[in-house]
Amino acid sequence: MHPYESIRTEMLRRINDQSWPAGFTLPREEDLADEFGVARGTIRRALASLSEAGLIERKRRAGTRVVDRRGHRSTLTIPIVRHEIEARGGRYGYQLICVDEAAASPLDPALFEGAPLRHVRCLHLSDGKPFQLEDRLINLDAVPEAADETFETISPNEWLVQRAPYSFIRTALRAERAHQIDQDHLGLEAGAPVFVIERQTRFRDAPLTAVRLSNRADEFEIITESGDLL
Amino acid sequence: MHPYESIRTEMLRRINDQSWPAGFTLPREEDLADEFGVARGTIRRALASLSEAGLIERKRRAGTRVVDRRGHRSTLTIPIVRHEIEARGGRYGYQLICVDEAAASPLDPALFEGAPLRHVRCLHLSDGKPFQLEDRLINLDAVPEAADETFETISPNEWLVQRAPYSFIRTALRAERAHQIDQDHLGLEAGAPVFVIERQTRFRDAPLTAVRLSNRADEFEIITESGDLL
DNA sequence: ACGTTCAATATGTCTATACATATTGAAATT
DNA sequence: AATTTCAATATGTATAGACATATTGAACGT
Repeated sequence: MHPYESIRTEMLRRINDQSWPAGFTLPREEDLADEFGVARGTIRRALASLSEAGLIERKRRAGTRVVDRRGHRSTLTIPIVRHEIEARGGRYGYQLICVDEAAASPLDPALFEGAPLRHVRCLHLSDGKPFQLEDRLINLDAVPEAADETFETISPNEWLVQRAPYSFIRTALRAERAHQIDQDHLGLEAGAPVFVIERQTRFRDAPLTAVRLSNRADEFEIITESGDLL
Repeated sequence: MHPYESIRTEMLRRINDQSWPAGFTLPREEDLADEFGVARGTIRRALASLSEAGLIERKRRAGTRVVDRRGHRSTLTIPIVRHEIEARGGRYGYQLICVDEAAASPLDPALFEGAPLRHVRCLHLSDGKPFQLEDRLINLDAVPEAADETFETISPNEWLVQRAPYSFIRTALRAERAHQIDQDHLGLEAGAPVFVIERQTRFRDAPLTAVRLSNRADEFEIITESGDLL
């Protein structure tokens, strides 16, 4: 075990047993370095780790404070559907439903502030059965090549990941009653639950694309594990 | 802009324009340090940032490789309900439903390998209206104080967060059709969708608690934003 | 009272050097 | 052919010193 790990463990102990209660401001890095008998860099290594884990907050000049724990943090990865399906041992299938210029989509075109848009709707299948419905708007100002792409053999999802770097993502997770389009394409009866992922990506403040991914609730879940420190 | 940031930006550019394609092994830190004319520490700072963002993977001796991007990563925080409700400007209310020894819960008691359990069911209200139903199993071997707690005024959620440090969490997110208990306590009709968060926490390999949190789908969503680099 | 200025301060970054150690890939052995 | 051994190697950690800079809180001026 490295010095910074033992130090982090001791700091964790102090946080957990309230020696350092929520809101408490820790000693300066240099003082901690003295106390633990290491260089400042080593203290910083330990603090950085706690900071990433969300247990402390650091601000210049203001110092380091123990966070009032308001929830559980974890990192989640929303996979590209094809990989998700193949990882489960299924055979991936893709089916384009429609491409149009206007916005007959469940998404809000206002996000794009009047930019020219392309709307694509398609279906991802696992072993021939509908798995995920994708409804997407693409900003043609930001990704002009999308105007010439038919999306007949490649999904806009994968097409975009390969092509357009993003700098900002906003993801919303919801449970919804199946819309009419969900019922039609995922083969659900009226009122069935769907797991919806809605995502907007931007690149340098220009909105790139917005997407609504709806999944059969009985076949989809998101799992995240976090077993970090200690 | 700091040197390590400019360097990270340049590295990002190379990844995005495929100069460093997926799977590519980057030059050694020392060579990069030479190329960019900085100390190795500065290169490490830039690489650490890209690594956290999930764009590269680093392994000792093996080197640093560009990740084949299989999805979007983001950090999500699942808040304690009370904070969630208060943040929306609602008045928080708590209501205990039942506490029993056995496991008449929707969770799987097998997770606890025969340890003595306590089952608690309670309701979190926003402005007097049902918001979230909590169904929880607690391992009395790991948290013996739970045997004496009535949970009449404090929710097991908050009680545990204050008391028991955890070292491992597994969270699952699902859309479900409302169970009977969801209908009864959240005031939903049969078949309505609910957003379910299921979580298990452990401390040093001992299972601490498992919980099922169900939310009215029309009032609940999880949002995560990540606008890191660039 | 109210806004402005400014020095003190704790964290952030960078350098340069040394040593530690997990992994790998090849050589040696069974 | 299968297994073990082992040295080379790239990343990981630690140190010590210097400078950068956002923020704070107090002193100042209006």
